[in-house]
Amino acid sequence: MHSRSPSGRSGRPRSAAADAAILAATREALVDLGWSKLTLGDVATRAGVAKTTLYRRWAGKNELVVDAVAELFDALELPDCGSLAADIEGVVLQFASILALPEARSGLMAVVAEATRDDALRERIRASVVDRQKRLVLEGRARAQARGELPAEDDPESAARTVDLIFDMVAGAVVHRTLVSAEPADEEWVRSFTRVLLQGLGS
Amino acid sequence: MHSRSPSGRSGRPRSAAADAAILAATREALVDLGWSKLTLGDVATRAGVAKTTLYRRWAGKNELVVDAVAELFDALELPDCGSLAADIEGVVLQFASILALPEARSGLMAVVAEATRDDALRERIRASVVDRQKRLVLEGRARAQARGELPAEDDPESAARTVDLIFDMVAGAVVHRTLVSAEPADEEWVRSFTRVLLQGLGS
DNA sequence: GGGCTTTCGCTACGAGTCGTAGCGTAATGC
DNA sequence: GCATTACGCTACGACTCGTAGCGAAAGCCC
Repeated sequence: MHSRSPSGRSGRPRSAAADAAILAATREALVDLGWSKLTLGDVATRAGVAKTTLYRRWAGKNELVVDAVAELFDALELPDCGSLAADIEGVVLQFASILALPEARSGLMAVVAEATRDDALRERIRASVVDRQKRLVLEGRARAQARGELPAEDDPESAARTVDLIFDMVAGAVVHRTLVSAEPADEEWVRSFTRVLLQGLGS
Repeated sequence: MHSRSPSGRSGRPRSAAADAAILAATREALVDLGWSKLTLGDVATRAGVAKTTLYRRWAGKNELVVDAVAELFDALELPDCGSLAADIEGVVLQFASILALPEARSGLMAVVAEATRDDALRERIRASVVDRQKRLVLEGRARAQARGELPAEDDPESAARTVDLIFDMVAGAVVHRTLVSAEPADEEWVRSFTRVLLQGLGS
C-alpha cells in the first residue's frame, strides 16, 4: 500500500534470535517448574532478554506457551509404511513420543484448560497445533481410500464428520492414555488401539 | 485403638455444612472466574467462611477443585437400555452433559494439567474421578459379555488391558471432542462414535 | 553521514495474591 | 468445669503481575 518493504515498517527489526531463545527458554522453564510456577520474569532471565520484551511480543503466559509447545509438533509427519494400519501406528507413536516430553505434558493441557474460557486462545491452539494434526488424518484417509483400504464417501459433509470423529478418537485416546491414565502409549498399546479403530471404520 | 469416637479425636467437630458450602462456592467461582482467576480468598468469601478455614482443610487450589469437580460425577450411572449400544450411548451422553457444564470444563483439564507434575494430585484425581468412570466400563462390559454381545476373555491380564483401552478411547474421545474441538457431543455424534467402537470390539 | 523509526534493556511502581501466624471465641467429649 | 479442637478475624512479608518511563541501539532511506 504505502511501503515496498515486505514487513511494511521501517526501524529496528525484531530480533529473530530472541524469539527462538524465548521459546526455548519457555520449554526449559516448563520442564523445570511446570505450568503453574512458570513466571514470565523467569523466562525472560533464562532467555537473556528483558521482561518488557516478552510483553511486547506476547499478550501473556497463555499465548507464549502455545507458541512454545506448538513447535514441538513440527516434527509430526505421515509415514508411508505400505498399509494403513502401519501408517496409523507410526503416526500415533510419533504423537505419543511428543506427549511423553515433560514440556508438552505440562504445557498442553494447561493451555487447553485456559482455552475453555478464551475463544481467541482456542483459535490460536486450533491453528498452530490441532490443524497440523488433523491434516495428517486427512492425508492418511485419502491415501487409504486410494489404496482401497477404506470405503470412499460421496457426501462431503458426511466425510467431514467422519474425519472429525476419527481425529477426536485418535488424539483423545492417546492424550487420555498419556496424561490421565498416566501410562505410556507404547507399541503394544498402539497396536491394540489401531486394531480396534480400523475394524470399527471398515464398514 | 485409643478412642471410641468414630473420628478418633475429641473437641469441636468440623462443620459438614461448611464443606458443602465451600465446594459449592468453588464451582460457582469456576463458572464466574475460571481456573486461573479463581482465588481461595474469593471462594472463602462466597462460602461465608474464613480463608484460614479453607487452608485447614485443603492443601491448596488443586486439591480443592478436584473435590469440587468430583462431586459432579456422582450422577453418573450405567443405564440398562437392553442393548450394549444403547447402554454405551446413554452413559456417553451423561458424561458429555457433565463436560458441558462450565465448572467442569474450566476445572477438570486444569487439575489434570497440574497432575502431570504432582503424583499425589494425580492419585487423588484417579480415586475420586477416574475410577468412578472406569467402574462403569467394567460393569457394562460384564453385562454385555453375559448377554453374548461381546466376546469373553480368558486371560484376566489381557482383559484388564482391554478395559483400559476401552476406557481411554471412550473418555478420551468425549473429552477431546468437547474441550479441544469445542463441539458438542450430541446424539448424532455419540451414535457414530458408538458404532465405530462396537464394531471395533466385535472381533 | 544524518535523520527517522522502532526495538531493546533497565528500573521502578501500585495492585493483587499467597500462605501463615497470632489471638480470642465457639462447640464438643469426658 | 476442663481439655481439645475448630472457627473467624486481622495482619504480615514475600512474591508475581503488567505497565510506564527513560536512554541507547539497530536498522531503513535520503
